[in-house]
Amino acid sequence: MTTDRLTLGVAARLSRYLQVLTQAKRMGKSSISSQAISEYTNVNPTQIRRDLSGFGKFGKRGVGYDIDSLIEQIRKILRTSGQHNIALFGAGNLGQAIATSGVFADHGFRICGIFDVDPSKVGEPVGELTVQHYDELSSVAEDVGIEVGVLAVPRDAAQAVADDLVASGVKIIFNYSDALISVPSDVTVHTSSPAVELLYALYFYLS
Amino acid sequence: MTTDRLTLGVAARLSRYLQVLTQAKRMGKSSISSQAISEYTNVNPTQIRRDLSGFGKFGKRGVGYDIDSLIEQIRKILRTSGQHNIALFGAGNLGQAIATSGVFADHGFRICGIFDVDPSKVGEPVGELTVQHYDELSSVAEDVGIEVGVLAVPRDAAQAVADDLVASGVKIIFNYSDALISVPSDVTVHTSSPAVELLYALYFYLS
DNA sequence: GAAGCTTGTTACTTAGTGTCACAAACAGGC
DNA sequence: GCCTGTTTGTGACACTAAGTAACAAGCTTC
Repeated sequence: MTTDRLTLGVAARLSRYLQVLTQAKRMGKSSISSQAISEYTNVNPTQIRRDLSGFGKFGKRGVGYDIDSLIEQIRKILRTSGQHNIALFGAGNLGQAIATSGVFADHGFRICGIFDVDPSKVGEPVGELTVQHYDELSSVAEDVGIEVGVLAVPRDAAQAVADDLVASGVKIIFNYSDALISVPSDVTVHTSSPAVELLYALYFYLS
Repeated sequence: MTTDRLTLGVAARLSRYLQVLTQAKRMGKSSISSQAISEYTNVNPTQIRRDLSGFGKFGKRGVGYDIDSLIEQIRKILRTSGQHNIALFGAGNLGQAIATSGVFADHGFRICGIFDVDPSKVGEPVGELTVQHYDELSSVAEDVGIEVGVLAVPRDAAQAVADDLVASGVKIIFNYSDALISVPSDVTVHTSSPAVELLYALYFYLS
């Protein structure tokens, strides 16, 4: 309950709750019960309450959990409160979709730069940002500090960008391409793979 | 080993292996060891071998696993071989990125239609497809059969599309919006939430 | 003040995971 | 042809996490 690391399972479930809570907040709800969270996450209500009660008494009996305060509490537990700078690579369709969607902003991530090598894209506005040339990465990295690099580039360019990010001290890379990226062991690569997630869902719900 | 359902954990890991195998194949590799898979998935090599050996002897001792045949075997285990029709909703940046990326095609998913309500988008080509008006959904659903609906629409439109998909008999919905979607209990909604996945990664690798 | 929820918490059972260990099989070098 | 090194396949076992049931405490509403 102090500096102990959460287990993988607990952290995964807390993240899941966070997702539902954020969505529920967006839909205008202010309070939610463990039963309701259970319906959206497929996690046992008792399990949810136990996960949460291990860190404090966040709920009100007979009412449920206040969404705003629970979001804040979970983010404290996950030690991810505050703002985190992320850099986005690739200003194609995917990059633009990410930059303008707000999915990251809702969770405390600030896109501090969007980079591309295509001269026709550099200088163009995307959301509230302007596309910068990839060569400016190192100076931006020094100025503001980048915690996460998001790769929305073609497969063939992904490893090179990852290498540069590693050289700049970035420890977390979120890979939207289908490249298999090699990094030192102290760097984490998370690859988005919606098709595989679909296969997983298919197995359970069509068999 | 016959009709028993896999446990959640096993199915999740198999999907994860599939992801890495597909990536490795793309990178030109033809064979891979459990040790190598372990490095990309953070799953114990012994665990990987046990997961696989439960269904047959797929590897060659001293060599590793043949990537092509292992991909096929895992897809058989997950019972997701063959083609699956998916319908894509929303022809904005995200929809176009999905339609042109090939991430779904690589895993046996065929995009059988891309729909939008914006008259300026209907009729426009996106990848190998042409954007159809949303009103044509029901006829397409009857003609070809849709197994999965992918929502790349704004939050406010997501629930309505989901309702129509449910009415058309679709059982799996992949939601890229941040809407909280309600469906009957026999329908599965999988919501993409990259920001939450990032928070999860942040917890483990920056704390 | 009473009825009905919902949380917080305990105890117990069940199932999955990590780990060590080792034999069997394959490739490559000599 | 044989030896060396590598990698799979598999057993045993401890450990941890997750599912389940049950119930008291506390809040809201009528």
